[in-house]
Amino acid sequence: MNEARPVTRIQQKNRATILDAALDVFSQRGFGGATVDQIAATAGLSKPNLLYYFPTKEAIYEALLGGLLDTWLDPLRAMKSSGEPLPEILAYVQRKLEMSRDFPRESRLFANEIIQGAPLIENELSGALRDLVDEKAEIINQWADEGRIARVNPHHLFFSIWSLTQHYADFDVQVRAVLGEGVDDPFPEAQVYLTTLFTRMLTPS
Amino acid sequence: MNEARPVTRIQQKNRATILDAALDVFSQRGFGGATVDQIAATAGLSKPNLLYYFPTKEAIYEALLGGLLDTWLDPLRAMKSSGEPLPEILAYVQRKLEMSRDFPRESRLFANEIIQGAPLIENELSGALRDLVDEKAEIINQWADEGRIARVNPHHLFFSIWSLTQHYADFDVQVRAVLGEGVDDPFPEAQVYLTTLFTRMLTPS
DNA sequence: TATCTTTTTGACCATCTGGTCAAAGCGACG
DNA sequence: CGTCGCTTTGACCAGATGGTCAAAAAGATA
Repeated sequence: MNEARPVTRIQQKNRATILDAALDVFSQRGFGGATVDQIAATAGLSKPNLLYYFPTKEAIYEALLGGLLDTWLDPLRAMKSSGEPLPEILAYVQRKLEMSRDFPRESRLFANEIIQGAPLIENELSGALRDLVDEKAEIINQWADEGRIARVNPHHLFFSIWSLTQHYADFDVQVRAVLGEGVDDPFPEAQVYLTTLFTRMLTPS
Repeated sequence: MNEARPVTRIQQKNRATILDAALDVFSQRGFGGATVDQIAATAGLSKPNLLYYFPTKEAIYEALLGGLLDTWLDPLRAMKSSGEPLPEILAYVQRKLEMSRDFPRESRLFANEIIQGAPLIENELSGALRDLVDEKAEIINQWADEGRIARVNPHHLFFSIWSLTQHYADFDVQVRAVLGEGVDDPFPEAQVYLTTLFTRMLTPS
């Protein structure tokens, strides 16, 4: 049964090249707006050659999306109830902001998928994601119970962290347009602002 | 020159129907992923009939997007330096949140356009939008000068208002998945949370 | 070098897509 | 009723799109 099909070096390289090119195209045009030809051209391969590695356009998209949610949630998993509340949360914010800075294409792909109704990952959203968030929301509530942070709605706290950090990747064009030519990197200021915001929001009165 | 072409009632009705259908389709699939046939079917018209009212797919999209940014900025225009700082800002937040609740399709259309690089409205972003934001940022700074609100980076303040409010429209699927079946309307809690957040952020220490 | 497997490609195909056009249908108005 | 302009449509088209296939090219292995 277990056909040990050895993965050649060429396969590894080409699959990676294709996924990278597909990330470029899908994150910029969405699934429906992207064409296999565009992906193939970006990857520097012919279309039949690309389709030798991935059977369909959907397969490429699914390969990209699969695991993306997991990667996206790793920083949240790292938030431990054993740590100091405010630093733990601020560290989560910072990690998320760094992901927006370092992986904006992934963020946009994810945003595109969710805006369009998340047809492919809806199950994961109300499954793994929801479970993890509920678990971490408990921790937030405990910290509030102990008076170590101000009491806030934990779910909306997470929503605010996601939206504020991902905004700098997803709406990059708008951010840069508003800030003008003088600012070539919005992230340092964003980090200061978000640290201030969550510190004020969560410091017990 | 000024050809006084009278607009019939049928024209008015059909144009409105088409734009509404197009908003449905474009906001869910993005420009590239939408087809004229889908829009026509949603509008209950034949494709040639639809193309009798709008010459091209682009024309429909542009008609939708044109003025959308303006509508989007109206609440910000309403923020007056003559009012009380915190209530003015909180009113802006609330108006934006209401727009996310009442016009989620428009929000998603806008988000789609910006994520994909804003090819159609880039000029407006670095023109009208930027000018208005700069003007209102001045007001925020003045209020901070006068000690009536805490000092914050005004541009990032606006970014945070936009991202936090629009999140509830654009990421609606995710919000509902995380909150689960028990919550059928996230907006009341969102309003409480955001009011708290900006109050704590902006109240002078 | 000969053989076998993996990789690449040009030619091709069915379907979809945006868009056109001439003709038919329809409503308002004299 | 008849006419005229607005509205609607079926048939059609050229190009794009996702995908196939047989055969050639290029490695790997012995």
